[in-house]
Amino acid sequence: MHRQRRTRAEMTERTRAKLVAAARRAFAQEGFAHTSMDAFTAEAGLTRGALYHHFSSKEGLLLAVIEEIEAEVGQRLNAISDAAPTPWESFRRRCRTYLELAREPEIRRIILQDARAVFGDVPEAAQRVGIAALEAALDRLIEDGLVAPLNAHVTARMIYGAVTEASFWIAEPDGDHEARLADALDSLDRQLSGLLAR
Amino acid sequence: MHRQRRTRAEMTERTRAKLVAAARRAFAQEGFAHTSMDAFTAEAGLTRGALYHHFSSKEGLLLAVIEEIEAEVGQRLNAISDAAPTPWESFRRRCRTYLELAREPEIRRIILQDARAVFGDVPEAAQRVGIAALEAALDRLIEDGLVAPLNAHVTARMIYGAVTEASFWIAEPDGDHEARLADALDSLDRQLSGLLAR
DNA sequence: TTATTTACATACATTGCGTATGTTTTTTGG
DNA sequence: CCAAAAAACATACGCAATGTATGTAAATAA
Repeated sequence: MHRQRRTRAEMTERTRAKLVAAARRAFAQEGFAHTSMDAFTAEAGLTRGALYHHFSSKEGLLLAVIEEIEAEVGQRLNAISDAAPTPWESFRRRCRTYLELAREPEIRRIILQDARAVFGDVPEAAQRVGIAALEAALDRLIEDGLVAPLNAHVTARMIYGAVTEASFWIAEPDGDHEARLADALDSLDRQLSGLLAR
Repeated sequence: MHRQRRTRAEMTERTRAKLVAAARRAFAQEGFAHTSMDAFTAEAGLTRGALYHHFSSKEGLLLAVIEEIEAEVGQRLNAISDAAPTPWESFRRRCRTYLELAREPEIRRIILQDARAVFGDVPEAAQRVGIAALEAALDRLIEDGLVAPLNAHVTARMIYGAVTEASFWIAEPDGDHEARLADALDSLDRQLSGLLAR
């Protein structure tokens, strides 16, 4: 009895995961608005019936995809910033890494472009882990006196916004991506330096 | 003959303007994706036939709306920065004014949210007058030695991104908008100060 | 072993975009 | 001054896509 329930729950979870994975690929390639739910459910060997059984709507599915990606991004950011020697370096590397992450087409398209389009503001459920961690890092720097007091939340979001915008410029198809990344990192350093207590 | 032609051209321009105005209101209120072209053309006393005669598609119409708004924003920004006493103050006030402009729901929804959603990157046609002017101002500051050399374009875009993101936070329905604006302006000043040559 | 719930598939209704086709009014050309 | 052409719309149609309602088979519970 227990074995069967587990088997069934496993299968259910598998189909859910398949749907999210298929949606993730489709959203990244076609964009949320131009993705047909029939198309990618068929690609996953299912139908829209399965989709609407697991998710409330197309937007609900997008939210699930966002949460999955955000979780991965959070892990990668934490790994980088944990390895930094000082709090300031940790903070700085986190910002720089976010800029590099935002170069990945999947993240740009789904997180930076479509997520905002659909949900307007940062979707609460995803908690925007990148911003939250950045804010925490800033708060620590303020406590340590390295950064003069300011509103860490809005500062974190502004850095996030700056990095996002830069990533769109870096990824423009006709540009020299590496040179642009270097210029953006340079400018980012300058802006961050303004936060340091003098 | 000439009088008649002018009359006809005038009428044509009037209907075009009516369509853009109706679309602008609808996009600002409902958002681009949820706006029905039937709905707001009827509201303007016309049909979709008129719309497709003047514009290539729903996206083409959005582009026209964007251009109209951008032109207005450009005027307002220039008026502010032209009145500043020094080049640095001109630059600074332009950034601050953009932050205040971005608080207007119409600009946030159409320019910052839907435009990016539909066109991905900054639409070329609109030229993103705000960024271009900011870049020019930065270039002048670099020439004058007030700002150490850096890539003015990406810096302008990062400031734009930071301000955009801050505006979404400021406008969140449950917050104290004035206090948040003050915090954002404070943080903006700190970040900009990092650009100053030391 | 039967009843009920779960996990889907199938069928359907609706909406909304884009296009093709009129129709009326100007404009142009002889 | 009059026919021909073109512009400025409206009307009608096809098609795609979302969401919902219904059906069905398998698993769980009683």
